Amino acid sequence: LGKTTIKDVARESGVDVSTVSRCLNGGGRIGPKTRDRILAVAARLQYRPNRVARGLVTGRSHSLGLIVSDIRNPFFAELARGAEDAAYAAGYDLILCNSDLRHEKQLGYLSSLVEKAVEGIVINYAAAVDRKQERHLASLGVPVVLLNRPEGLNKVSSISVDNYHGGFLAGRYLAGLGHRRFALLAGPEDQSNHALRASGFRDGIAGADATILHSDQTLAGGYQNAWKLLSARPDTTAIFASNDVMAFGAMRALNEAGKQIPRDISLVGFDNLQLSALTQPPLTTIDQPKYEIGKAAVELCLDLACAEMHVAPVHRVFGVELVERKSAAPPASRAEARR
Amino acid sequence: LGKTTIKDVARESGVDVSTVSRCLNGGGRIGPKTRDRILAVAARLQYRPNRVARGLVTGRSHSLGLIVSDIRNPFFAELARGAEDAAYAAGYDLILCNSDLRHEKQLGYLSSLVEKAVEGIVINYAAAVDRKQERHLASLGVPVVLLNRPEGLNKVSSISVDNYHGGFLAGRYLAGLGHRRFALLAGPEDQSNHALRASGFRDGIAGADATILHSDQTLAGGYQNAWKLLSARPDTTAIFASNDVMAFGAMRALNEAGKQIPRDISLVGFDNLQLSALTQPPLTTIDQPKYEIGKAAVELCLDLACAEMHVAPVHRVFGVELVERKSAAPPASRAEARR
DNA sequence: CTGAAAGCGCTTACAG
DNA sequence: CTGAAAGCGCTTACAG
Repeated sequence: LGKTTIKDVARESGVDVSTVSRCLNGGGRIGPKTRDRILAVAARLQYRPNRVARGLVTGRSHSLGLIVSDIRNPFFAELARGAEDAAYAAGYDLILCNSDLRHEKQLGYLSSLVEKAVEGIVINYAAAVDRKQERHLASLGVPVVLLNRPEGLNKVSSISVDNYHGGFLAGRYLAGLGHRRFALLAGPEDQSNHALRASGFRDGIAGADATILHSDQTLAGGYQNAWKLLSARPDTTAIFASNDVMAFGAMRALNEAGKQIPRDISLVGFDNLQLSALTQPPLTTIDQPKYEIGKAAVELCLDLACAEMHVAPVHRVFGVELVERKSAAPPASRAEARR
Repeated sequence: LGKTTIKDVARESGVDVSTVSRCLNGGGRIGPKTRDRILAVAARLQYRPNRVARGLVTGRSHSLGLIVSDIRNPFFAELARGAEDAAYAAGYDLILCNSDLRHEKQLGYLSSLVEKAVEGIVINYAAAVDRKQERHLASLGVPVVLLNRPEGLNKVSSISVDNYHGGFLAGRYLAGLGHRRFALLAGPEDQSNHALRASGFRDGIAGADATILHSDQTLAGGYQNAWKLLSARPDTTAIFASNDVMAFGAMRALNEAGKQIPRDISLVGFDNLQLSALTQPPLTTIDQPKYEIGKAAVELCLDLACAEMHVAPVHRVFGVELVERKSAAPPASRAEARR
């Protein structure tokens, strides 16, 4: 059951394969009757061009890679959709990879993707990108766009949001509400997006006391750390989770512990997932344009792929904003004082 | 900046490309010093085999396609993760496609994927699969596994859940609570999974009155239909949404309309997403094994790809179960009667 | 153990 | 307008 190839079409139409190729690709003049014959045969034989063979000669695979930590995090699902839409619009396929933020797994995907001859890779890098890693990325031979801003580096492009400012907004908001004893559910220690949010947050609360707890950037991570926090620092009145999914985990733990949000403890997240408006209570959080990030990242990737090699890397930073809902309020002490 | 190819390695090591190939692929005996030389050169030149060229000759692309309606639906994100994990374990790449359940878009992806020579396709088909469509899928030349069960067809494989039974459980549960006036947020009219859930539900409520409303299987779809329902059938006391995301949309609408769940109206979903436990109130829903479905689907795909063509299609149906949380309760009338 | 040849399915100058 | 050739980067019998 061999698939029908260009050879079959050529044989059946009594012309050379090069003629078939030209005919099907619209390049070059073809006699009208020759064309009709070829087209008819191709249709009859249900000919489908093999794009990988084509790619081998044209040097273009028309595929892109996307490496995220875990597509189950709705943040990455939104982002992936933006990425796929942009790829689709440009006639590209998107290969989805889940790194779990594990370095070796990420490395494996990276080389697998270049061996598959993708024309670009967008990646949420598993760690802070240092000089050595940047060199590695730059040496891959395909454009890479980072989803986290590589601080102080200049070989590789990025699309990111103003993580620092988002963290700052969250901190200032909670401090403004009157909180003084904070906790920071900070995600993975070495992930730059989270690190920046943490640093913004600390500046936002202007040096007030903050317990910082690291974990996976998952619901389970937030859940476990919230429990830890409850026993280690029961006097905490406000939590900033550096993504919404961790905030969801914290909500669950707080709920199970019989704590009411925001009466007993305030909670602010980061991402503004669709579902964040539907939790109990609706989550106050920092909005970032997830879909647009994904879309912009593949568009940039494609630009870079077309551009001559060694154009200067470009960095684009999207804005963020605080979305106030119901999960944060003044601390009980102050609320009482008001009465 | 041409990438280094097997030719470069051959030239630099003073051997033929076929020797390099054999050396790198482990096939055939190679003189130890020849091997070392080749390996050293390959490393020095940072040689990376071009897998698409390799695939062209071996006839194996080591990639798979996954077509879902929208990865932003957490159901598909979970499923996709199961699929990607299985693909990764087998050394395959996964190409992600979002069809939005639109027929033409789906068709486009389908042919694009076979032209890319994927070795298998798992797809949540946009509509009920009729004979003609089944024939089309079977003629693609690569194994296809459907994520919805093709009723009464026998050319193509499927991994699905017992949708009918899930709908039935939901209906019987709500009817058992004492409800008599139901609404069904039924999703797309021609999607077989949803149709089966609806049919099970109707049997579960044993012919009681049920308003049925179709929409996209999205949060927005559920939201809009819940509003419609509120004005068209304000006497409804129980809603079954045939997926959780639509249930979330309904929750939002109900909330905005000042209706309390479950006091004023009961709600049951289908999927049991991670977030369904965190909504206000936590959602009673039908659990289905999302990750496992995705995993099983690609494993089946891979089996089918290895097996000789024209093995009989296989159908596997996972079980479902009702997860009771807080979004459904007896209707007000009965609750009052109890006092 | 190693090389030369043929070929995977296609495209692209180059002639004619 | 069309064909013959060379080649994309690799693999795989087949000789030797």
